[in-house]
Amino acid sequence: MTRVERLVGDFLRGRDQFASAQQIHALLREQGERAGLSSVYRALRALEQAGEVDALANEAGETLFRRCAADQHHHHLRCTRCGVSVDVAAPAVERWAERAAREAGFTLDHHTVELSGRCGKCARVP
Amino acid sequence: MTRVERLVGDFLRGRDQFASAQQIHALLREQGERAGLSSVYRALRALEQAGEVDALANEAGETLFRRCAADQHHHHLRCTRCGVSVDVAAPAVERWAERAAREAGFTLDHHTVELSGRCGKCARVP
DNA sequence: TTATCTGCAAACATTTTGCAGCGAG
DNA sequence: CTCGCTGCAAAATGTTTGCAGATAA
Repeated sequence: MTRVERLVGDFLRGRDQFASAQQIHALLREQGERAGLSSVYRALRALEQAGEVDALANEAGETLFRRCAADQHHHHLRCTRCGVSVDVAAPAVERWAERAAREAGFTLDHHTVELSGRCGKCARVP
Repeated sequence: MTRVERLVGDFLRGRDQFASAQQIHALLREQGERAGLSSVYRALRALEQAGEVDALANEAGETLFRRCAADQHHHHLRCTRCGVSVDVAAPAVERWAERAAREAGFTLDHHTVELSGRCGKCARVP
């Protein structure tokens, strides 16, 4: 494990929000760490492959990263205002996905379920 | 409705696969139509806003477009090999999403559910 | 020393925008 | 004539890659 990987890993360990590679890079710099943007990208790719962080795609097409507590498969519910996110398990949805695919004659490889809205704190803020 | 919007709309009407803006542009050119890439992008954005086409994001971060038959809300099951896609309605999933959000103290704005795998025809091809 | 990691700059891919010319009304 | 549509080229954005120097084993 390389220095920047450790840096990025530690940084994400103290967060419950998704962040883009560029955000992570900027925040690391702000707190005085030295790390190049490319190394941050490289680290994130490595951590993702190692299953250490979860990645998901923004509406804008950026990739967002977050360290996830759970080992097992799960989905995310993300606040569009403050970025906080919680993990949601959904065995029922997994089963539904399998069945829907089979009924259409497909074999299922992959599925994404992402929920977004306002968390309790951000509910009434414009 | 502009010329290129009509062009793109008609093109998508004769398809059941998602296609990227660049693909659509290339295919229109191939069949002798004259249309600039930027106009295709502009047309797709307009058609999406008008609810005429559905957009979804690729793993690679491109945006894919497709004309959808159904007016109501639905999700997609897409073959990763041939690109064919079918619409799946899932009232149960909608209800689950609402409930999961409420239980976490969120109000749900938006959700995505995308399934991908192999269709019957592509099942056994490498 | 030798192999790996790092960071810069340049390359890339996709999408958006500025602007001059064209065409429909 | 006027206004909006069009398409080119340039810009913007997010990400990846090549490479020389730094770093660690």
